[in-house]
Amino acid sequence: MSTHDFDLADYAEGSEAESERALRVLRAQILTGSREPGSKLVERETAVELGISRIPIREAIKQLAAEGLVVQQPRMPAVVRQFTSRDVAELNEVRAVVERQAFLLAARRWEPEGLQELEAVLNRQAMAAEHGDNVDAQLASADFHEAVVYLAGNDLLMEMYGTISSRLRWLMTRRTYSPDVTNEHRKLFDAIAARDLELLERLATVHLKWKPEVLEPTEDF
Amino acid sequence: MSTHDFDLADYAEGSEAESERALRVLRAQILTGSREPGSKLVERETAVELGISRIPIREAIKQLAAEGLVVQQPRMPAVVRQFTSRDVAELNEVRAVVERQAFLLAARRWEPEGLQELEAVLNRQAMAAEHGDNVDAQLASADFHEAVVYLAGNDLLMEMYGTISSRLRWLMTRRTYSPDVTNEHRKLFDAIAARDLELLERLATVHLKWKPEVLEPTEDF
DNA sequence: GACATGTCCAGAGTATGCAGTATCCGGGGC
DNA sequence: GCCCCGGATACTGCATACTCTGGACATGTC
Repeated sequence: MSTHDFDLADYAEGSEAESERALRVLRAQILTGSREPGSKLVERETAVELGISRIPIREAIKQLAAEGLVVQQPRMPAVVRQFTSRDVAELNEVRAVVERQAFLLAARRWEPEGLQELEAVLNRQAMAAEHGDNVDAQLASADFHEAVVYLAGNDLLMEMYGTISSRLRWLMTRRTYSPDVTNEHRKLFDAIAARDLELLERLATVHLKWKPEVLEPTEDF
Repeated sequence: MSTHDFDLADYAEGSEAESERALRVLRAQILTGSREPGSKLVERETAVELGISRIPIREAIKQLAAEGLVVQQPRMPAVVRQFTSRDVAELNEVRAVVERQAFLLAARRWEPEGLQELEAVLNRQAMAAEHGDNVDAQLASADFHEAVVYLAGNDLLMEMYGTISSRLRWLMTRRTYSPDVTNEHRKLFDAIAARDLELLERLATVHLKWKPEVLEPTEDF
């Protein structure tokens, strides 16, 4: 498995189903912002745009809703999601819980090949950061976290991470890349490789910046 | 919101869409075991059974797949999932991580009405246990855990819990109810009510029986 | 001018038909 | 007797046509 591939749920690599293609296209459009938050996603229109029928579009939209990228109401067109500050806070909280555990499990369970993959991702991130390539660095950074979850060796945990992964990437691509991240990832990697759980716990807590804060309601983000 | 209702994703209570009904029926059949693990779920047949067309059935099956109750392969009929011992181990691990955090957050954030709801669920569980009603006790026990997650006040956490909730219930209904559970839940409730985080942490660790164990591969469960 | 009611329309929900693909089974060659 | 291959079968994936609902707008009424 290639952990650095974003598409978590691709089974067939050769011939791609129409619904899969629709999903990829729409997700990319939302993540890059070419479909703006709040804009409607009308089945018929989208079907015409992509040159296929409504059924695959329906499936894709359903999946996007599951990923939290669009919101669906009965008998109404799906709407590209507006994230509120509360949404972001909730996302960070959940993310911290899942990833923190992933770090610890990864340190216990890693096997050589997986660790190598992780290191490769880390190097890719470092390279991108050196070249000042904000977008690629952010992508590689997200890949790093995803690779850690993969390394934790729990498929269900990975599956759950997949459901928030899109949202995390949506957030990340809207932030500037901080060079500190590279260093922190390097330290985290070393701690995982050394299976040093105490150190890792401290590092992870800092890196995930987690504290149980008050969740304020709903400003638009 | 009624946290003790199983159906996490019901928006319309009055008129129910066909796909919703199909989902409810099929899920119930799987959870009760009247559809056996390994048995096929053929779109056409199921459509005839429920007296509707294939499209709503498709949607329902997709949702069941998302809940982990059936497995889908492209161009093949969906199959009611066989859980392996590894699946169960993974489920317990993830569940422990999520719920542990939920307990702590619930203790920090509960508000009177939510706490009352939780107590009501607890009482319902105690009643069922006293009457020796295994099934109802298990249901109420699952409701208790779900109510705690709800009390944690993080919608995203609740959403993620929802994705494993069906699987947990599948497991629970296949176990005999241990009377200890009632007592442990009572203690957990008291600790939440008292916002005693240290005590709660100890209790939760015991109750969720979590230790990072080796995940062995794949025996049928 | 505010509110009720009727009409129209946009768009999701559903039904059905068709095409393509994976599996199964039987026959022929080795 | 075993393996390979081809056809039949079973089923999903996709397309198209139809139905139903909720909302907007206009018209009428108080």
